[in-house]
Amino acid sequence: MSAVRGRGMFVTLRDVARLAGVSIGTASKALNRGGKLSDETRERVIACADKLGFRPNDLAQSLHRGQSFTVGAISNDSFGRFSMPIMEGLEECLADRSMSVFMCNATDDPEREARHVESLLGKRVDGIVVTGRRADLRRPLELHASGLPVVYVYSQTDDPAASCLLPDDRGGAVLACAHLAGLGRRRIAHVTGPERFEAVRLRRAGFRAALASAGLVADDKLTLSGDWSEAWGRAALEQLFKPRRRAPDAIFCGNDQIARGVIDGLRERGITVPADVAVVGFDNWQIIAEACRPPLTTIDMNLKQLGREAGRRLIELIAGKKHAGVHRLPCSLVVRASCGALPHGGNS
Amino acid sequence: MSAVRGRGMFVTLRDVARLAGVSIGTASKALNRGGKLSDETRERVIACADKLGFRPNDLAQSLHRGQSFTVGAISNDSFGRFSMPIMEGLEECLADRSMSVFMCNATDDPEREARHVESLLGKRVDGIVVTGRRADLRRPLELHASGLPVVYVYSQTDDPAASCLLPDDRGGAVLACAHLAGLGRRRIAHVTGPERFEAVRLRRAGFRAALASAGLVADDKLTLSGDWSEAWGRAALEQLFKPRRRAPDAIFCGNDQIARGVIDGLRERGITVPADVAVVGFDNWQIIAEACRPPLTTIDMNLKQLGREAGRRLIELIAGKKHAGVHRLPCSLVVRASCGALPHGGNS
DNA sequence: GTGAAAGCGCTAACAA
DNA sequence: TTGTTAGCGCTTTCAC
Repeated sequence: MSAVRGRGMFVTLRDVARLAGVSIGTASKALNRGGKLSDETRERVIACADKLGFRPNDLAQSLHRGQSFTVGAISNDSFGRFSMPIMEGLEECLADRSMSVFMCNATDDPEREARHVESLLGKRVDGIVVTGRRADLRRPLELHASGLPVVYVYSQTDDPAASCLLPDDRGGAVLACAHLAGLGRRRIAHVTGPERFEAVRLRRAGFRAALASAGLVADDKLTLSGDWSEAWGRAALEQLFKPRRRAPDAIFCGNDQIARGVIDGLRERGITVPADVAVVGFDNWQIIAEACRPPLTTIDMNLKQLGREAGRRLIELIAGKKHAGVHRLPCSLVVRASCGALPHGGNS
Repeated sequence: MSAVRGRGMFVTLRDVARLAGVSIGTASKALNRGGKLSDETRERVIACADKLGFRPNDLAQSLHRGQSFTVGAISNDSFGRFSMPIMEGLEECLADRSMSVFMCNATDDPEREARHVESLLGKRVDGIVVTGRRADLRRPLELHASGLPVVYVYSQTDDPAASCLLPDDRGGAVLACAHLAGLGRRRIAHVTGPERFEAVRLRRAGFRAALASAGLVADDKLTLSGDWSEAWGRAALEQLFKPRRRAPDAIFCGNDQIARGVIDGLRERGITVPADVAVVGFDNWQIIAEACRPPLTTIDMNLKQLGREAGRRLIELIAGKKHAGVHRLPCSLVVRASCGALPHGGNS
């Protein structure tokens, strides 16, 4: 009765069996819809279980089965802007298989991450998903040769045997720039984040490729690296709109914050978006993209989808199917007003 | 050996005991630093455990103890801006007691929430934390009379027996407005969110109280309700700065997004912040507050602290100590540049 | 169709 | 000081 110990507060299978006047084994069979049993007994047991509010103890089940139907998810961005949609997708996918996820926040602290891994190992999770972008490749999880399946999503490790899932940054950039070129923009600039991010390099590669396919040249003076901030977006304009230089008619930004800075800066210079200059962002960070004036056309990395796919892959690994290597999932273009194309359909 | 089943992949206590040449009970004692045992045996067992990479099975431990050392955390804002810091604090507090937290995202869907509760109940969590602000009081969790301890944080229920933890919205508003009044502002406006939020009503009450203590009158024409957006912040200026009306010299905003809209709008009208008008926000949403020009002075709800306190309270409840009712924790003022006061110290 | 019993991995009470 | 054993709540095999 005491609240101190969970023990005794919960109805056990034994209680149900006793009330129904059957053996504990029979009660189990009845509730698991298995084995041979008279309908009458089965129903009686089920009725008793309902009456008592019986709920099987997952701990005991897991102990018996040697499988916990639980996976761990380790995030390194404090479940921020990027991890959260991934987690949502992951949870959704796993919930369908009635698995649950233990979320842990490591905030890029290796020691904290290690502690979480230990704890997950102790909980006998069936697998682990690691998320959280870093500029560089991360070291693989230290699993003490437990052979536990791991999927890295929005995160990449140098272990070639690992399974990594990433958005197709290059493809996303191509999408953005092809959109601009298709709208007739000929002089497209690229204002992006720090060089050390692989995403920056990939997006720039996409930018160049798209320009090339459109028969345009990527002027190196129009490709600027800075940090991921609005302030940088505004600052970059000074170099882009120098007095005696041909100004760009479109700017593809490395993320939405930069794009917002760019749009604000353009407005303050009396340059009209999208009439004079079209702007595309990257991330589809709703709170930012929709606050832009005009609302920002941008690239969505489909992170939720990425999370769902990570779940699917983890399930496969748990089931014994091996696969390794880096996989990239397509991004998509979300059209708002900053390029002048009319939004088709329901992007709010 | 197969990866399909966890069973067999992990080292058990039996394996350790066998290798060390002791009984399984002895091995347990050795590893739990308990009971009477020769140092020699203890060390030998520990050495063997290390060698084999033994890690006790928490499932088995929990089953035995009737306590899982795990709590559930249910968020209703998809672990967004508000839940995440709370979760961080909670996790931190519980990790100190080597408890872990099962995070679930219910996204304000009662059915989904119910499923999560069922699942947590099945996992025999020792308690549950519910988070996620709503405009109105939420119904209490349906726990089937399990007597499981629950703490509502940044969330409030109508059950008077429940333990609820909230930021002191009213006090936060007082802090903000006293700051403005202390800086010599005499005509302070309030641009805030939808009436239906209790937080809006409380913050307005604080606004009025602070003005009254400063000997100022809260002009009803200067108190405007809208939505939580930047657009509303800009729009509100039209009413605040009507041609033949005395303009405010300070604006206390209901959240940081509104404040950002206000600051942008003021700049576009040629009104200087903070020289002409001082602005204070609410939330200390860093990405927004720091992107303002000038950076936004705002109220921090100390959500991480709130989460930590929720953890503490949950622990108490689990230990059998009863407490109920609504508790509010103080907010604090984060000084940046939007009020003209010099930032003292390290708010980046 | 139903009951008895072993066992998942661990802890703790009791024997030796 | 160490070993033996019962049992946490459940599933499953094997008798009856």
